[in-house]
Amino acid sequence: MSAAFGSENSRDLIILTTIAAIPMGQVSTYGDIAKQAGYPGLARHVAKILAKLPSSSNIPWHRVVNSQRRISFPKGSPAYFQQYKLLLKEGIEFQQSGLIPRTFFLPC
DNA sequence: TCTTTGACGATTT
DNA sequence: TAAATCGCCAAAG
Repeated sequence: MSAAFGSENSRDLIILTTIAAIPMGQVSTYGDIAKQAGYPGLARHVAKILAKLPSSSNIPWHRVVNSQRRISFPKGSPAYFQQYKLLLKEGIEFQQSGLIPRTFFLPC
């Protein structure tokens, strides 16, 4: 069951649930997800969970960017473009340097 | 135990 | 604004 999400412990599942709650067309950050899930300071762990996330999951991983409002993959990499396209498809715009406008953030 | 590793974050230059 | 630096913390070997 939980294996379908690539995680086993409850903490990871809570974090994944938090990510799943990000509304369509909006984005959040690794740090905010960790904080909202009840694990402040574990931004890097959020990244690790997403890294081992199987493609079969329906977790909106692409709605998670870094605190600088940028996609956390090297610009030009396949992964970068994949996330870029998914976000564009949801109506999210990018500025020239790959920056995402504050309009699309849901932090408190 | 110690060291390395990350789809990170905040601060400083 | 961009790049370098340091801090952070759990997982894996």
